[in-house]
Amino acid sequence: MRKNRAMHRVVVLALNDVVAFDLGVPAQVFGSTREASGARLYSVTTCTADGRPVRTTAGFQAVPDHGLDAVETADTVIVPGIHRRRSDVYDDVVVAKALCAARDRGTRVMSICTGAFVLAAAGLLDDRRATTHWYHAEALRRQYPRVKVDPDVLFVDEGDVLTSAGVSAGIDLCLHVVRKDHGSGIANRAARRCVMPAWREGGQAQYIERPLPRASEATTTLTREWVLRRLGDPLTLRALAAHANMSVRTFTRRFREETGASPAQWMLRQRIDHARVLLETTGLSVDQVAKRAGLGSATSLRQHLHRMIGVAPTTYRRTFAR
DNA sequence: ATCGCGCCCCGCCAGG
DNA sequence: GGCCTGGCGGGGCGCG
Repeated sequence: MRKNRAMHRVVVLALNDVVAFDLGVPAQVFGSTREASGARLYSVTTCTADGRPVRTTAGFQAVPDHGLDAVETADTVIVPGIHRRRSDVYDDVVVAKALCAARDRGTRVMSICTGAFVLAAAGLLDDRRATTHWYHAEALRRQYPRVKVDPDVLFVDEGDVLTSAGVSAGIDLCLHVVRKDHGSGIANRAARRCVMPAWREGGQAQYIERPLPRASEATTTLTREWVLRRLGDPLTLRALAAHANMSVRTFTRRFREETGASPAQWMLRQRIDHARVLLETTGLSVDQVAKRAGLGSATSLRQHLHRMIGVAPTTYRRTFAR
């Protein structure tokens, strides 16, 4: 993977009428990503197509340090969202060429929100799965029929090309990338610095998981916190419902409404993440890790890890151990 | 590798 | 009549 080479160079390509929020996201997330020693793992540079300032959707202008030449030396290029009606350059040929050349060099190409239109215009999404802001999903499908648009997820990882849904889903995608590059421990710490939940699952429906909990009591939040403190214990759905003072049926329903996942799915996900951190940061045997994470046996851990990230526990440990 | 068992998920519906 | 609840049951999945 991308570990232990020179600092990974992230370049944000801001086109005219860039979404101001998206523009700041990569710098915030990748800039918050540190090694245990405190050393930065990514550098983040912002550039524009011609090196000159661009308008943002917030009304102010963004003054870049570079032009398209910055893309040539990038390890990762990120295209933030643009205001589709106003922006005149989202299908600019020069930009498209630069992005394609980058991809062909092995540079990771990502988009946030309507930045997907820029990638699509460059042909980078042809015959690939991709997502964008739910409001623009239909337009993307219509305008670029070869793109397999999935409007119901927070982000799509196609390996060298990654797209994310609207605005805040860009944070989820950036964290996902950090997790892939450096493991869960570092990604979780970066999330914490950003005061973000460590993850919302990429496959999660865009309209679910509102950041604001509803009328404080009738919620599953407290139970989720309770579960996180005892992941190593065997926990049944019945027990969770009891803790929340709800019937199993109502609890299941609420849980899905509030998290987008079923209780067991969510808990499995938490357990895998805990196991990943244990693999990264301790010398515990695979079986001990499985036990502590509540996954039962090494076999079970092996299976899940393989299904979710495609590697065996010891391989994972070798990749990320510090 | 297969199978059986138990737990889970969720549509359905009756009842409040 | 709309809304929420919670029990039921079939189909599904993970685990041993």
